[in-house]
Amino acid sequence: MTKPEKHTIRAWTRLVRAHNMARGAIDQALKGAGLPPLEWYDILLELERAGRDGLRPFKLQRQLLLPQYAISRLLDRLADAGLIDCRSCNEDGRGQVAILTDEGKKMRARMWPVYGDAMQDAIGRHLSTQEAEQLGNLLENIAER
Amino acid sequence: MTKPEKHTIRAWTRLVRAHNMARGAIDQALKGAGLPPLEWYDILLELERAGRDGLRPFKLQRQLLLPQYAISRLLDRLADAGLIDCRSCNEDGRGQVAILTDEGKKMRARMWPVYGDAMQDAIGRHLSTQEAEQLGNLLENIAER
DNA sequence: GAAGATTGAGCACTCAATCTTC
DNA sequence: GAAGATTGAGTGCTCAATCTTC
Repeated sequence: MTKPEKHTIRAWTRLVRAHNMARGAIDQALKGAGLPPLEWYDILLELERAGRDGLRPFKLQRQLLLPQYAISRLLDRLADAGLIDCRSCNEDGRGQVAILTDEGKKMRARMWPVYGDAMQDAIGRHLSTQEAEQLGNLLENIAER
Repeated sequence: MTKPEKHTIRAWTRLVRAHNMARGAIDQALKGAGLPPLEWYDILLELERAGRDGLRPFKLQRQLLLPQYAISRLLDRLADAGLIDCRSCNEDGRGQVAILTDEGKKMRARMWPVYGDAMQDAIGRHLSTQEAEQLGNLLENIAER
């Protein structure tokens, strides 16, 4: 075993705790405002970026680091809520395409102020601009590919 | 709304991604070795630190940032697996006390090499000692109380 | 009434199996 | 056979209601 050194353990422990606290605060803010959970936001954002052509589920899967079945069930609920449109793909008979509806666009727009507020309160408030930049850089080493 | 600035958004996005990737790798390593999930490790560790006196569930709740019912259900499963002993508390008739069994101690000892290995691979490998220390310090600003 | 803890019911997650198309 | 996607069944999470003791 390659034993992790003290500072690695401390960094990981703090990482978990910081993530839990921020995520918990954001979840609570969204729920308190009667809005959908954060996972929905991520998908809505990706689909908005993709524009009118939409996105294939397996692209979302890679972007969001979720297993295939999770995407499948999430898209189901989003379609039930009328936030996306699911069509079968022309170029590949196996595939689907998810496209954001107008309602989906509106929902993402309604979520952002609440999400952003909570993010600022949980993260931004505690860091200077320089520290936030440093943190982003350090985490990128871990999160890249 | 207090809009979060660019660097805050980037830091939070990377934080989520880094956490997901590391957590996923650790989960997979434990499962691959036929061991219990990471939540169990955290509880076993707290109970080992607490020693022969054990810990009250509501203490665990605050330490691990989990809701009460989650602790209740987790302790149920740990007791079923024979890793902890649940007794009713002498000083407070409402309360319980959870105490680590010898099997629980052994299980934690078996989990650590796998956990530590995966942690080193997911986190430590990507950071110098100094960077890990820096990361821990930055995250502490977010995670403190 | 508040604090510690549990529980039934509903919902979401997870795995493995499956289906269709490539 | 591999890739994209779905689904049934089992398990765990979550909420609100509940119970007991303080």
